[in-house]
Amino acid sequence: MARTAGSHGPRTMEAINEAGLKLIYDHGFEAMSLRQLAAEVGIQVGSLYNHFATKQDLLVGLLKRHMETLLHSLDEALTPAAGAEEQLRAFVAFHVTYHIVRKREVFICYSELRSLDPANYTVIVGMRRAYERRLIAILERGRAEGRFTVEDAAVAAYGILAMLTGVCTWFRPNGRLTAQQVAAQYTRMVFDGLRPG
Amino acid sequence: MARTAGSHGPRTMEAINEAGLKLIYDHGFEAMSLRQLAAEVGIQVGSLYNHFATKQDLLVGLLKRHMETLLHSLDEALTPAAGAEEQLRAFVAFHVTYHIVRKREVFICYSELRSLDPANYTVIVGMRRAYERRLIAILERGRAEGRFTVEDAAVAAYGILAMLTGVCTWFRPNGRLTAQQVAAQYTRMVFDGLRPG
Amino acid sequence: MARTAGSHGPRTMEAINEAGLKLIYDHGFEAMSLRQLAAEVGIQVGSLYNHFATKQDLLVGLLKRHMETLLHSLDEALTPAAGAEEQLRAFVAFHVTYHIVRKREVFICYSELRSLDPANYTVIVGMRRAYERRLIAILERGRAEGRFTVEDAAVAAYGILAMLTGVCTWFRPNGRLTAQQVAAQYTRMVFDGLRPG
Amino acid sequence: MARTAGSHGPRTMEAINEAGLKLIYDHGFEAMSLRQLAAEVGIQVGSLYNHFATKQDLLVGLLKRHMETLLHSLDEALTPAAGAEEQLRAFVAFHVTYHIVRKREVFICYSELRSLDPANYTVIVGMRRAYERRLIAILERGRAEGRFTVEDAAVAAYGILAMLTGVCTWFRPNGRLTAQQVAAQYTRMVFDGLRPG
DNA sequence: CATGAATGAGGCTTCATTCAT
DNA sequence: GATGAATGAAGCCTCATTCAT
Repeated sequence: MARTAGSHGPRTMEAINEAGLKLIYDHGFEAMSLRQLAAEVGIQVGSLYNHFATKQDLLVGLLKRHMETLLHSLDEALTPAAGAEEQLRAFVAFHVTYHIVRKREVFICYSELRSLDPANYTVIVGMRRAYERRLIAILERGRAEGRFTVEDAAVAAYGILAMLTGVCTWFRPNGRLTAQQVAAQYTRMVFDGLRPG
Repeated sequence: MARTAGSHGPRTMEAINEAGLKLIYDHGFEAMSLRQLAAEVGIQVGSLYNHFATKQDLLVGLLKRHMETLLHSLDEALTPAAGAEEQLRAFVAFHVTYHIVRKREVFICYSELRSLDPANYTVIVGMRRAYERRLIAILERGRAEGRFTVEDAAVAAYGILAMLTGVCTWFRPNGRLTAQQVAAQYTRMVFDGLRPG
Repeated sequence: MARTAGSHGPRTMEAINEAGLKLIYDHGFEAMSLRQLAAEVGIQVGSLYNHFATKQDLLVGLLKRHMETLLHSLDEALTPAAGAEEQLRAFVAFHVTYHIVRKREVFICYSELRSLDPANYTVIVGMRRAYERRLIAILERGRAEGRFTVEDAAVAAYGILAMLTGVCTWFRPNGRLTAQQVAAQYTRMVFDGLRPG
Repeated sequence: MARTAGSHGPRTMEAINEAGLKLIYDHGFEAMSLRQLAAEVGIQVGSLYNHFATKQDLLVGLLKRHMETLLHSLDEALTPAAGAEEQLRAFVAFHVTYHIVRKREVFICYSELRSLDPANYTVIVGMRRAYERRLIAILERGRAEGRFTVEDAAVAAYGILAMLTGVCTWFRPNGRLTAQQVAAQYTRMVFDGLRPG
């Protein structure tokens, strides 16, 4: 994994981000050290500070980049869909596949919120709320249209999100099921629960 | 020179467990220090070692105790139930309320698995699997009895568990809904999804 | 090695001395801990303080007891000898065999002098000097009688003592040579060096 | 915040080695602390770790360096000598003077063997054996040439080495005798013992 | 006389960060 | 932009010792 010594410029920053993602995912932000990061990248510890100001900034950078991509990709996935039901279907498919592909970003974005200092916490949690609100809005629209039965839209949304997000905990790329199959099964569960068709 | 009047033997151990639970929940196991723990308990750092051998043992002790109680309580909650449907209903109600009440134990039992060294990891994950298998068995029985439609019982179980467990992330005791209301809504969602009744 | 728990009285002190000797010999006084000692004896750390006042006292006790026995035994061994040559022969034999049998006491009495606090250091070194003076006196008498050629009696004594004491570093009870054979060879070397007979 | 003007790179390492040698000699390896070492060198404790990886490595480094120099110097001292007798004379002179000059290195190389972990122990003891074998070889050659009377060459070598090495225990540079005088007296004792000429 | 829990100091080591070169 | 050596704080853990029970 270690890059060749003497690598320069933006490629170093990329390597730092990739190695940082891996290390934070594997050990947790607090438990991972800049020594490990430097070793993985193939530079000395001190050199890292040419690329970020502080360990906290490394984390925030990763999380912010992730959330921006996530929100942007969701908008792209939802745009073509018209009705609430169709939108929900699109949402589930998008969320499952995205969370399978960006497993590590997603995980640290949940687990390392508590490592953020207050100002950064506010920013990232705000972005996450924006994402949740997309789903809540869909549910509320579906209820208004008489298509969904939802007692509390937020609670339902949290439940659905938790279920879908859980995927990145246990899904294995070469396991029994494909991402599509998982998405399909969860779509059915979201719409119909366990009730026999 | 000697210890302060109060806090003898087992009472100290209890205080350590309670404070440890709180600190691990709040900051994460790696980020929490024995200095903090000792301060919270009101003893010197070194004195902690009269009650556990290593920081790792503190964590394992908490997790093991939690998992034992969880498994035992589940068995008690399921015993009276007969059919698969009834059992599932009991499972959901039990899981939601238990996870609301023991919010912190549950959370660290998910989030700190990676802080366990290999031997301890095996033990705790084994106990967690036993818990999951209870639900999988219920789903399979319900499918066999023609009461549930389930493509993959394990995937369904993981989805349900994730949804229900998510509760301990956002639930606030004095919030909009009571634990019973949440349990009721999630029971409906598990059985019927969003499909209008 | 651990004694049965609950042992009482002077037998405990004996066990402490024996275990202490072993541990100090194996690890050094600073490196050995009272926890190890207590474990070896089969009691709790705190209980040790019913038998000595301080770790330092344990060491001093061992060294003092050793030096007293050594001096007393030497006197017994030398008494019957008359002439300087005969006395030297007796000294060498005594020193070699004693140092082979009490290997550990002898070793720590050399190596742990620096662990003694000033007052105790003075006492123990004084006793050691007394032992050395016995040999110096023999050498001086032998020179006066014209039987030994010695430039500086103290330097010669130190050399002889070092040579003989070295035995406890490499001698193995079941090795190539018996203690008697070693004593014989060293006696010859002391008297004649390497000069062919 | 940054370091004080002086003391760069290799100069710091030299200072650490010198101070380490002194402290280990004075207090023993286990009893000496890195706090003391850092204070002696004039840097922070943590900074020591820019120069060695563990306390153990500091010790091994010192001992290895010493043994290499010792072996190399011995070879230089012996080279010009031809016969066994002449070689033995050179050996004694070399050993006594070297051990007087490098008193501290020699001492810790004997006394701290037990502080080495198994791998390092093997290495250092191996080097010491090589040194001893030089003397054993000389004795055996002398015996073969009919010039020395030696019952067991190894035992004789250990005795001679112990006698000569003892010098670094009691020799004082400004004492009664010069290093040359000591070497001369010991040479005579090795060859002729106490037998009057 | 033994126990177990406490103290407070100190052990080695790692950390994020700084900065002259 | 990279290096290597520095800082100072903090990490976990062990120590000898004390003392109520």
